Amino acid sequence: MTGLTIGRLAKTCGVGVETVRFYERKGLVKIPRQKNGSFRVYPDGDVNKILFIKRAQDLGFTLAEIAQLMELNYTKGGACAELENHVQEKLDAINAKIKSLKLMAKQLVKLKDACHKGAKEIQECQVSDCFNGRC
Amino acid sequence: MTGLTIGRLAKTCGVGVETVRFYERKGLVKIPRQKNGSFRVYPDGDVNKILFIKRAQDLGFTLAEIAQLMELNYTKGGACAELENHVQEKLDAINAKIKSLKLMAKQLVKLKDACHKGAKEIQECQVSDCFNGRC
DNA sequence: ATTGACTCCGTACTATGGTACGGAGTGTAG
DNA sequence: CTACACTCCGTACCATAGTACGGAGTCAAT
Repeated sequence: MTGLTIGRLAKTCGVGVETVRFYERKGLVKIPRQKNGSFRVYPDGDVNKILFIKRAQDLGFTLAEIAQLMELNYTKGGACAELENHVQEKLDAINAKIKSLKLMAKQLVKLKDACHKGAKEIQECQVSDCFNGRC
Repeated sequence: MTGLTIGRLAKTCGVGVETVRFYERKGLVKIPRQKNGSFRVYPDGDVNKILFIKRAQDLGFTLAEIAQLMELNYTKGGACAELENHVQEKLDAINAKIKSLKLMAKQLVKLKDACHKGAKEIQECQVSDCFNGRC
């Protein structure tokens, strides 16, 4: 038994059936319509695709960006430079996110530490000042 | 002249006037209504608050979460443990994101490198397999 | 062969995070 | 003192990312 119905796929991935259909409409997943088949039958690998979408969303990518990321798969052969550009673009975005998150983490640690030194310091170090070097 | 009109505040922060009003409705910024004043007059510090909101959004926090983060400011004294819990929660979330992003970056670098070694390897390393160890 | 679960599709509705509109009031520079 | 920019407020609209609905068709087991 190779292949999944939309219900099984959705359940396996912890999303709703409607969500899968929504991703199809957005071009993130291809509709796996078989000749003469009236129901969708998904290859098992589509589980990974859906899970990837969910993870990438958690990381702050929009569905449009995720679609771009997933298209990097299909650039086999030939357009190597183009692929490299796209990948580098995504890498830059990812690294910028990492940098910002690290800064924020650092500042939150400072806020936490300040707590042990008394309320006064906390007032002098508000979370919203985290990015202004005042902390 | 201490204080900013809504227009000046918005312009300084690179957002729209309507956005500031929207944040007010969501409780992220307090309406600075002076007695007898018909216009809002914002303290200069609100610039930092708006900028903080924007940055935190970039990092994937929702406005509701940002409101929570900003309330950590007002937990001065006493509720030290509570503040620490909230902060630690955010730190855990941030660190998990950093980890995921690093993994993703690593896999994208592999994809880029694979390009130089021929199309066949690229097909064996799809971006959506990044989190399944197949890459 | 019929029941019941699943699927089909289009359409409508929701929440979030804004953006735009429009008529009225305000504030200030010339 | 008038013109013009800015502000007020409510309301409506937009995109994104789903979620829900409902009538019809399908599949699989009893």
